[in-house]
Amino acid sequence: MSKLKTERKRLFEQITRKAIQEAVVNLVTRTGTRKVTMDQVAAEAGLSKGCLYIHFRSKKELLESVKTDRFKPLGDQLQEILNGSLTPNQKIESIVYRLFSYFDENRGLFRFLLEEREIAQSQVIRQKNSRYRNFVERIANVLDDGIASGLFRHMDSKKVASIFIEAMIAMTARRLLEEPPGPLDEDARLLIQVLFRGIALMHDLQ
Amino acid sequence: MSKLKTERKRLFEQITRKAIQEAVVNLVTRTGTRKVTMDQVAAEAGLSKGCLYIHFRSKKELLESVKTDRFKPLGDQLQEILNGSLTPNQKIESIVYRLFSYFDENRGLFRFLLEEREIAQSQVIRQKNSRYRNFVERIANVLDDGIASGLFRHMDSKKVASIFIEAMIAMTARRLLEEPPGPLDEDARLLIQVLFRGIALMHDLQ
Amino acid sequence: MSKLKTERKRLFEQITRKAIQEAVVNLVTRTGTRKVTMDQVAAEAGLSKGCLYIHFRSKKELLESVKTDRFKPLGDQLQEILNGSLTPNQKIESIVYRLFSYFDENRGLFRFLLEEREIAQSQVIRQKNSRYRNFVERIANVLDDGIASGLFRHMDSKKVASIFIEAMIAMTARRLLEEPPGPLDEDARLLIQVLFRGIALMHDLQ
Amino acid sequence: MSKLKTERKRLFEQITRKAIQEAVVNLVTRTGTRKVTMDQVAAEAGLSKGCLYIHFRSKKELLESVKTDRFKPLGDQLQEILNGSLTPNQKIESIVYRLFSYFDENRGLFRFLLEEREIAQSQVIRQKNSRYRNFVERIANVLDDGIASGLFRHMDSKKVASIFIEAMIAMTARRLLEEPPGPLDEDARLLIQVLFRGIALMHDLQ
DNA sequence: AATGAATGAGGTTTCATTCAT
DNA sequence: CATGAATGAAACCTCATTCAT
Repeated sequence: MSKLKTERKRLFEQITRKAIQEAVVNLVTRTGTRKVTMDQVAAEAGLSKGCLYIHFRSKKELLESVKTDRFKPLGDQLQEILNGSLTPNQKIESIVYRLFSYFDENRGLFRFLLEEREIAQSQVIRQKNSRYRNFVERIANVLDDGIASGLFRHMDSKKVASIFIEAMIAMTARRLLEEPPGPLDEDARLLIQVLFRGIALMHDLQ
Repeated sequence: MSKLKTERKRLFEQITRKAIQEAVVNLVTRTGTRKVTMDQVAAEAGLSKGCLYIHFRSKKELLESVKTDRFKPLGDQLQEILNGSLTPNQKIESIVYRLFSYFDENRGLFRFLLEEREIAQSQVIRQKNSRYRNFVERIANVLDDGIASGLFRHMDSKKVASIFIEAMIAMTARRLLEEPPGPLDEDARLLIQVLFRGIALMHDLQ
Repeated sequence: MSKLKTERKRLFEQITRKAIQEAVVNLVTRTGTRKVTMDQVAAEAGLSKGCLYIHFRSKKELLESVKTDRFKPLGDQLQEILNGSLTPNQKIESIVYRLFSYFDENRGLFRFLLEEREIAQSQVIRQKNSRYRNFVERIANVLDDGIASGLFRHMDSKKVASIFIEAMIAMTARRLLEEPPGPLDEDARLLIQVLFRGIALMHDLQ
Repeated sequence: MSKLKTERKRLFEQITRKAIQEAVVNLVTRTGTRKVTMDQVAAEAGLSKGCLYIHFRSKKELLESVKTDRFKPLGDQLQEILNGSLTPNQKIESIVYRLFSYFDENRGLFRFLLEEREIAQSQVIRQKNSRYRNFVERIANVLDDGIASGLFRHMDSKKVASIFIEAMIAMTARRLLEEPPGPLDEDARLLIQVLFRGIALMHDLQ
């Protein structure tokens, strides 16, 4: 009995949390990260300002929670791919498809990704920004595997990982400017081709 | 006489403007675009707050002017390359070298580049952000030239231009995390290789 | 039957009230009157916030009730002394002992006493603060008795009553800074000596 | 020239600071420490809220500055007495006179004194409250001198110092309840008599 | 042209109190 | 009777901008 009640309450709590996070995502989608104020979040969520502070200790924590919670599914999916038994180039391919389709379905989250990335550059808070750095690291590992197994050329894997990730983001950004986004398949294939084979027709360039 | 006086005044004006812009760049370098206040700019420039508003109509205009003025040299250099008579792949190469060396010498400006880029994504202000879009356009033209002359494969040139630009930025970001930045030559060559030839060793992948 | 039920209910009510008041006292002891919030009271009492408002109309009423209820035993004891048949100086002595030992056993309440006293000074709420004023009045009466019976010198009894009371409080404050408080006897005797005989050795001072 | 200008500016600064502090004192006098909000201070001072923060970093600093600045004259005068060449009992007497006349002229500050005192009791912030503790210490020294020179009885000088100080405050509080305060001379003499000779007529009490 | 105190709108956060369950 | 999420008034503080000197 008591357990049931507690369970229901927890559910309610989760619903409101989600609603608030949803409001944040909507606002960011419409107006960018910069202009998100607690007033606006409250209005968007149809709640009072004070209520936000019941569910989140501060604005910072709220924004952080949005990123953490909303990127988790994507993170998990990518992790699954990375942990899987595909070949390195299959892994790279899968990641591109996965990422594109995720942001097709979660357009609002893309802004946060850019945010993440910018902060990633800061000398000071570099430490904390583990999500982005972590991802770079993991991609680099895949590249290293590929190099070891003779699939990829020798190269500084971390730098190429960065290139790869930013290339994906660039493509996603372009996709989201189109309404609706163009065929996922085409864009994914384009990116993969460029990444694996480059843009040059003849390969005696250098 | 009067002309001379006017001339001198204009010179003074220019000096103060530069000093203020310099202050902004220093601050952004240290703390990021987000946290720059007019108070801080005034303090950094050794001027009063009111004085800033004599030389710039608003904070927004000031920041805009910093971007416009400080990126102009780079823009001009890139333009020169683009207008020149090099082959498309030589142009791409030159641009990479030029960009890397520019930010090696103007570290503080990199933050602004990231800023630019983020705004670029915004649906609302897309119109105004001509600088970034313009650059994409011009790179796309080069790629089209390359495709026409049989150097590059057929592809959506705008999308690849985006990929290229973001790849450069990614590399620059990594370079600036190192202190001092690694050898320019090496990084440039890496990026160019990846761009032109891809990362795969065997090209029968797809 | 119905009576019994009502009786039991009243008992429950009393228990909860006490628990809430207890929580307030604990909090005030730890952090001072200023920072007590209804949230904290609820948490400390192991109850919900809403529940507090079933038992007390408002925060103000709650705090007031704590003072009223918790100081009542002391008030009664002092009253008993005052109404008793001791000589005026014995009464004064007894009061000192009583007060010291009360706060030794109820350290948490001392903060409230200070609170009371401060409010006592306020021109606006002077009316309401009958507890403190009442006490001054009663002590003054004892002094007047002492004067009438030739035990004490002629003096403005109300002013001296104030002096006496504040001197007791000062001593209590000092006692509570020590952990554990020094010997009650010693401190009480010191205060009484100063009060009755003054600090001077020779009495031809003035 | 420039010096003159700077001088004038500093003067202006001082005037505004004083005005703000004055506003605080007025508010505290009228409504107590509790209800002082920055809004009210601004209104009372006839300034905007933002302006307060030009002159004081925070509310806490403002209140602290009021205490520090406004009690300094009194502190200096008492210090002068304490450092002087009077006998211990003359020092005690002078202090009483000085304190009474100070608060007769600065009624508004008395509330702050009570504030100080309350905080003084807190176990946690005891360290910081140097003003009150310091005063106790200095009075204790005078008492020790008096004991050494055979003027005063042997006693715990710190405890008696506390008693003495609180007795003075009690008397001041009573004085300020009267409008206008009764004759200073009379009250001072009363306190001194009680302190030096006690209230008892016959001294064979204990 | 330069100053910097002053402004005021707007931001984040707190907390006593209410009310549907 | 008990709960605790929700409310909303108000508190503290920031900062782009103005203006008298």
